[in-house]
Amino acid sequence: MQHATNPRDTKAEIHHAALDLFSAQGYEKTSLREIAEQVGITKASLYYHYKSKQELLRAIIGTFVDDIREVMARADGLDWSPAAARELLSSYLDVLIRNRASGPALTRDIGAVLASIDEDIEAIVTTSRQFQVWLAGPDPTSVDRIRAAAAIEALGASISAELPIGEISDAELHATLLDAAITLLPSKPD
Amino acid sequence: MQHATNPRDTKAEIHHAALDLFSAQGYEKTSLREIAEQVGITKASLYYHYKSKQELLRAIIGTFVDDIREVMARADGLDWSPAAARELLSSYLDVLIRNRASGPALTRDIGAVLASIDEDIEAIVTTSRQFQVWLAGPDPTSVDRIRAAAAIEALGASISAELPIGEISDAELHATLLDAAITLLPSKPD
DNA sequence: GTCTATACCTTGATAGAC
DNA sequence: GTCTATCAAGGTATAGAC
Repeated sequence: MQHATNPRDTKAEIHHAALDLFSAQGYEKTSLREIAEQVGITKASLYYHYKSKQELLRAIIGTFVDDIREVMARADGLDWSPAAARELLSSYLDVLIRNRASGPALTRDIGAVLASIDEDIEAIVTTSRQFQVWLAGPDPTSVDRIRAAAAIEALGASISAELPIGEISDAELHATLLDAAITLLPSKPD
Repeated sequence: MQHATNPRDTKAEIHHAALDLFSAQGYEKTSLREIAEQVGITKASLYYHYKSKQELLRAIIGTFVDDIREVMARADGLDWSPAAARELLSSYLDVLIRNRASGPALTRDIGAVLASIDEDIEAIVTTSRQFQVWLAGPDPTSVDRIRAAAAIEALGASISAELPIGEISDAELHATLLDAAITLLPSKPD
């Protein structure tokens, strides 16, 4: 926290303006000129603070992606059990709901988001696939795999634009979706 | 239908080249110059056949969007029943699976896809929301709404890039996901 | 009716002056 | 840290050749 009459934190202002505009119009449709205008500087000045438009996007969605990765990575080396599966799905859902507001913007711009990840993308896809296989339980059949994929996908309803965001509390959303996902998971004999 | 040794159906060739390139590299990353080059004409010629890059995309994904809309619209005025819900979910899933191969490309470029729909988008969102409400059954609680949203989302696993496309047959995918979605639907007294 | 040449404007990005 | 100037590439528009 800094005092109000500051030398003016331009980098933060850029971040803020970009978040606003990306959310409102999407990544591709927002030009650096617009962002610069809103901050009250010139386009070129942006480049002093961020190396590229993608890096700007990365800064905005960075923690989201990292948080999801962290949760999925926890499956690595962990023994499967119904309780463990529930625990990981719950954490996964936590991250989604925490970012519920910016969800629609995120999904709309997956392309750009993926591009901004770029070097990590192969690792992420691998992690995500392993997470899905882990979820399916030991020695999964292809039906098990599909059900696990469906369970993860169901959690994604939390950031669906079709759900009235005002009328539904985070807690209710969490409880209902976690329950739904668990139902989908292949049932294994203990 | 025209005979094979044709004056060369440029429009179709453009469509074909665009489909190839969009699928391989995505919409934004494919330039009109690339497409023109592959067809063997100049950029400007594209504009004789398609008014804009977006119209080109629209031509490619057109039937997919229309098919989904048509299924969702069927819910309008239809009385809810478990059988009717199953029927609509099944049709919805049919469309997804039919486009399974291009699914990853589609999701990656949602932004562009949405933009290409543009004028219709408000109507589509409305239709989609009504479909979701209908699915939730008569007098739905918010939990019912969430479960319906999760059911639709679960069907989306059919176009997930994380599922090994070779090892799983369309039929198996259909049966498993339809079953999963139905499980998620709120259970209503008959 | 089909295509090309050419030019226009916006965008993301860089270099260098202050 | 910020600006001006400039760039290449992209989507778009049109005038005109055949």
